[in-house]
This record gives sequence, structure tokens and C-alpha cells, in this order.
Amino acid sequence: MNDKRHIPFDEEKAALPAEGERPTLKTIAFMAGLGVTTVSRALKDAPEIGQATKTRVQLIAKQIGYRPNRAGVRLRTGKTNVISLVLNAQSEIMGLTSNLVYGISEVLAETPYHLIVTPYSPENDPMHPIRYIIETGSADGIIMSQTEPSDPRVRYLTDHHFPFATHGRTRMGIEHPFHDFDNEAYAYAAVKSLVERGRRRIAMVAGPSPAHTYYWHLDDGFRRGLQETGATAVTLDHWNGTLSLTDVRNRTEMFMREPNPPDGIICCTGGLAVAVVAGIEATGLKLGQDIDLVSKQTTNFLQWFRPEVIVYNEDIRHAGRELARAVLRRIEGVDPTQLQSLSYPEPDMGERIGISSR
Amino acid sequence: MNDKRHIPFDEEKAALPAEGERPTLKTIAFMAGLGVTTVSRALKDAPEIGQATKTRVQLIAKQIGYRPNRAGVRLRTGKTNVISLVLNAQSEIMGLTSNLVYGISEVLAETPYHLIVTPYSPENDPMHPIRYIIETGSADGIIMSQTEPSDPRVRYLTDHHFPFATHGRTRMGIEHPFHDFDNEAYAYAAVKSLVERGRRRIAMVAGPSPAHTYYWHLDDGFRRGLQETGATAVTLDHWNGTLSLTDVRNRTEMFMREPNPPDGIICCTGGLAVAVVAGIEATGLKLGQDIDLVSKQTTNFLQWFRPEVIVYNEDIRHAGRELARAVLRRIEGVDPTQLQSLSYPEPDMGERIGISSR
DNA sequence: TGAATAATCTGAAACGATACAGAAAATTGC
DNA sequence: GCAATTTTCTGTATCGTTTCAGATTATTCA
Repeated sequence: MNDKRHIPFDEEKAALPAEGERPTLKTIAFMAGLGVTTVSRALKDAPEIGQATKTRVQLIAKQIGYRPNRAGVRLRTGKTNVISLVLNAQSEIMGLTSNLVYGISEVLAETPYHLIVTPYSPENDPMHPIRYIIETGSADGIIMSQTEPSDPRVRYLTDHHFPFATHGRTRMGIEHPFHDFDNEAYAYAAVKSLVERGRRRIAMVAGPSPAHTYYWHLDDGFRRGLQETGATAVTLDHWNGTLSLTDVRNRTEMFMREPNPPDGIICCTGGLAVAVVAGIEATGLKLGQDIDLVSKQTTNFLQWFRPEVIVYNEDIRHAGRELARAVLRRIEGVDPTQLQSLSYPEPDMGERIGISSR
Repeated sequence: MNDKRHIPFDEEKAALPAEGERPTLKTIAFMAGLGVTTVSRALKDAPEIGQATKTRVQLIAKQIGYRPNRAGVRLRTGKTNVISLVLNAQSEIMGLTSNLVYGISEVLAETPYHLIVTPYSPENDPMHPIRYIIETGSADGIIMSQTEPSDPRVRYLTDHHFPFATHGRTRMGIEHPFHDFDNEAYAYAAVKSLVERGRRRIAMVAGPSPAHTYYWHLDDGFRRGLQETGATAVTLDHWNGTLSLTDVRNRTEMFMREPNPPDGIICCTGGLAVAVVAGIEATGLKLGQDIDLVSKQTTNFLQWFRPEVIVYNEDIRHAGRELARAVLRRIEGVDPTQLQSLSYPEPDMGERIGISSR
């Protein structure tokens, strides 16, 4: 090392590191006897900085616990280091929000990104939070759920070249990052499970409405299952979107009392299954005996509710991780078609584990 | 209005509003023919700005949809407009995280604040996220749950004069904002409910361990109830913190097979209740007949699980709202003692509503 | 009327980071 | 040995906002 190193010593700089304040580039610059620019470049491994300098600067930075000021970076570069999770505050499938949040956070924890959660009330326009984020530039990427077959948010974000990933697929001819549970495979497997148990008249309670894409996938799988097994579809009419669980229970009861009721039912959420079971039992029918029920669940409680229910698990935390990875890579410029993934129904082994006791 | 208004017209400023960029103070300043400073002051109703100017500036701002640049504000003032929700990623009581998030968001939606969620894995130091936030100045306030009787986070934040609110109380002689469910009242009411039904030998499954403050409140209420009613406490030994639901089930079963089992049990979460019921039923005992069970729940599913369970509701979304209001007011400088609230057990009316069908 | 006061308004500096264009030092080539 | 490169480093401007210390204009009062 050269002894004649030039150390600029003017009062202003000298006064700096004295304070017990948060270190900035200036602090490091002073300590290293370098310019602020050099330090900035050195910390991000720029090629025009000498190797010795780089390691020296990086060492100092680590020693004094330097962390870049987010506001400074954001103001200068426009990069927010924020991922926004946009979701409908009302439609909470058990444990969906929390597991999504935890899954996403797991991935973001190893990055400089923070997670901002932006719920919107269903009476408001779902586009509103999206527009807000784009217009105010308050995030670098968006993760959203409740995807619709033709989703205006997907169109808007694509048009604005804004990175995002959806939980669920669309059917609008736009390639975009997504993660989805393979509901087609689930419905198909569900039909097979029922037929294996000798059930022939099968109904499906697919949830809200054809508004969401997964409704159609369920339908596809259901039909494929029926076709392959020769079982009969029993249709449930007028089960539109916004039924309360009590409504579902009551309708199930009425339905099961009509002539030729189903002997197998497929539910697409644990919540629905609970209500359907209540409806079934209200008629005196015995689950697993007179009728079988298959349900998907995102949190394992159906085994506790009625062990007879045939259960497939959907791992939402995994979905969160996948979605987070997808947006991050999209931000890096990876092609959307590379960022589409599915997860598959996991037949439940019937073990009563997984819910923490607290 | 004076016609001879001075409009500074130099090329630099003139070029500004032409671009389709986000409006800034400069944009407004140019449009209004004012200085940037004046606009800034006018927008925040400063006294030294003329009323006419204020209304004019505010009108323009609204018209062009001006929104202050968060990075600019943050860099200059240090104000982040962020509230951080810090929680343990593992200990998810059903619907706790989501309802907390939704409740907080409801309140923040009407403010300039954003909500950042910061989960930490239980193997890490709970202090870590707290220190990170303080050291990097990444939020203006913190909301945290899993409060312990003597909580180092509370001490640290208090010492650093950093605004926060806890879900749950401490017992360390520090006055700080909190919201808590009145577990004392719950346990007391639970005992009374059981005694009313003729139960005399009562056990309480209070959850994890004495680590959390609510354990002691439950204990207080439990004892008060026993004392007042003359019922007997049946103690459950070795039910330490981290039991899985399966463990709880098995222990309950063993326990109920011992001589002199309880005829009334109090649970402090819905999850526990499910496992305890399973354990009880494994011994052939009938709920509501041989034994009664009281449980608190944060999401109404116990009625669906076993209608015989006596249920009290804890409204977590309300807790979220209260906590959000508390931190915000604390940030405004309101005294901590003014920001402490309790919510009380709501006896469940047995209606099967509330879980959305999706 | 003129000075003192009050009412409005203003430019420059600063927060911390990065981009740009250029300067200084080290290395190379002949 | 010296110019031509290459390597390494640096100062200045900038992002959008607020604060500070004035400056300008209008109003009041004697």
C-alpha cells in the first residue's frame, strides 16, 4: 500500500463521522479517504473500481453497518424496493391471506424488498389500488389474487409494462407471470376418488361464480373425470356467488331431499365443505356411508371436522413463495412465459398435524 | 385579482408541465406562477400564505391529481408514512394475521400511511426486526403481537422513543399503547357458563405457556370464577408451549381417562378446542352431555365443528383497527395512557354466519 | 406622507443516493 | 523516455420535498 495516499481533509467532511447518526456514503467516503462516487460504485462491484479499493470499502461498510438509505435510492433511481400484495379484504379463504403473506415474506426476506399489503374493500373498484400504485410509483412489482378470466388489471399492468404476478390464471391471450393450483387436476382426481368408492352421481360445489378463472378449470377437470369414469353429473342450480355458509347449508339440505340426490360431492374450499356437510347431516345421511365428500383445503382442519371427508391440500405458502420469485424475476426482466407455474393437489395422508396448537 | 401578477418565465420552468410525467410541486408552481416553496406551504395550510393563494394552489393540485412524492418527503423529513406490522410467522391462530392486517388497513386507508408486514421466523431473535426498523428508520410506527409479560421489544422501543402499539399487555411497569382482549373477563365468564350448566370440576387449556401475558390474565379470571362459584380447578400438568394439535388430542384423551376427570374445560383458542374435543370424544364421552367445553374463537367455525361448544368471540379485525388508531395517535404525540384499550368477550349467539362461502 | 409593521412570497441549501462527464494516476508500447 | 492508453477515481448535478433566512409587497399608524 502506498503511504502517500491523498486524504482530502476539509472541516466539513471531518465533522461527519463524529455524530452518532446513521452512516451514509459520505461517512464511508471519509473513513476510506475516497470520494462518495467511488464508494457508491465500489459497493455495487462496478468494474471501473480497483479490486483493493472495493474490498476495503466493502469491509468498512460492513464494519460500520452501512445500509443504503431507501429514500435516497428511491428518489434518485425511482426504485422503491417494494412489492405490493393487492387483495380483496372480504374474500378470505381460511388462511389464504396469512399464508400468502408468509410465503412471500420468506422469499423477500433475503432481498432488499419490503412487502406492502394493500387490501381493497369489495365495494370499491379492484382497479383502484392498481392504478394508485402505478400512478404514484409506490412499488416495483405487484402480486394479486382473485384473478378473473378476463382481468382488466392484467391488461392495465401489461400495457404499462409493470411487473406483476397473479395468483390464478387468466384466459385473455396475454402471457404473464402466474402461479396457480391445478384445479383441473384436482376436480379430476376428486371425481376419481369418488368413483373408486363406488359413487356414481356426482355434484360439484365450485364456489362463487364463473367470475374467477378457477371455476372453469374445475369444470374442465370435473367433466374429464366424468367422461373417463362414466359417472353422472348432478347439477346444482342457482348456487351463485355470494351465498353465506348458512345458505349453502340450507340449500344442500333441500337439495339432498329432492329425488335422485348425488352420492358424491366435490367442494372447492374447506369452508364450503363444512356447510355442505352440515346440510347433508341435517337430512340424516351419513358421511362416508350414504355419501362421500371430497374437498380441497388450504389449512388442515377438515380432518378434525369430519375425518370421513376426502381431502386434497393446496399449499398457499408455497404459492406465496412462487409468486414472490416470479415478480422478482419479472422485475429482472425474465420473460413472462418463464414465470408461470402450477402446483398440484396433494392427497392428504390423514395425519392430524400442521395446525399449531396456539 | 391583480392583472400585473409577476410570472417568472424562464425556459427551464416552461418546459416542465409539457411532459406526461407525474406532477410535482414544480409543476404546480409553474401553473400557479408561484415559487415552489409557496406551493409547498400552501398545500399544508401554512398561516403565512394568503387565503386566495392557498385555495388556488389546492385547486390546481386537485385538478392535476398531485400526490407528494414519498421518497422526497421521506428523504427530507425522515417521515416514512409507513406502519410496520411485526409478527411471528409460525404462531398463526386461525385468521389472526389476516384480520389484523385487514383491520389495520381499514384505518390506514384513510391516511397517507402504508402497511408493511414484517414476519420473522420463530428461530430468529424477535428483537431483530425491531432493531432493523429503528436502525434503518424504515417506519414511523410499529404494531406487534405475541406480547410477553416482560417484553424486551417494549423496553427497547420505549427507550428509543419510538411509537408502537402492542396486541396484548405487558407487566413491566412501562405505560405504552396497547389493545388487548380481556382474557380475565373471558376466563371468568367461561367458568360461570360451565357452572351454570352444573359443571364443578373445571380445567383450563390456556395455550402455549406463561411466556405470553394473556396466560396470566386467563389464570386470574379462572381463579376469580372458581372462587366465586366454589367450583374445583383440575390442573393439567406438562402442557407446555409447543404441542401440536395431535399431541393435545392425545393428552386430552389420556387425561380424561384418569380418575376424576374434569366435567368442564376452557380453551383459549379454537384450534385447541378442536383437538380437545377430538380427545374427549375418543374416550366415548359426549360433549354437552358428559362434559362441556367453552372456547374463544377468532373466526366462527366452532359452531360448525360442534354446535355444543360454548363459544365466545374475539374480534381481531376490531383489534387491528384499535391498534392502528393507537400507533397513529401515538405518532401524533398523544400520551400512551390514553391509548390503551380492551375488548370484551362476545358470547356467541350461535348463528352460523360470518365465514364467507368462498 | 413616510416610516414602521404585517402579510406574503421567494431562492438557496439540504436530505442520501446515483449518473455523467471528466481528471488523475498507472500502465503500456515503441 | 515520452506519448498514448488504460485504469481508477472524482466533482457536480439531480431526484422532490421542506427548512431557513430573507425579500417583496401591502397595510397601518402617526
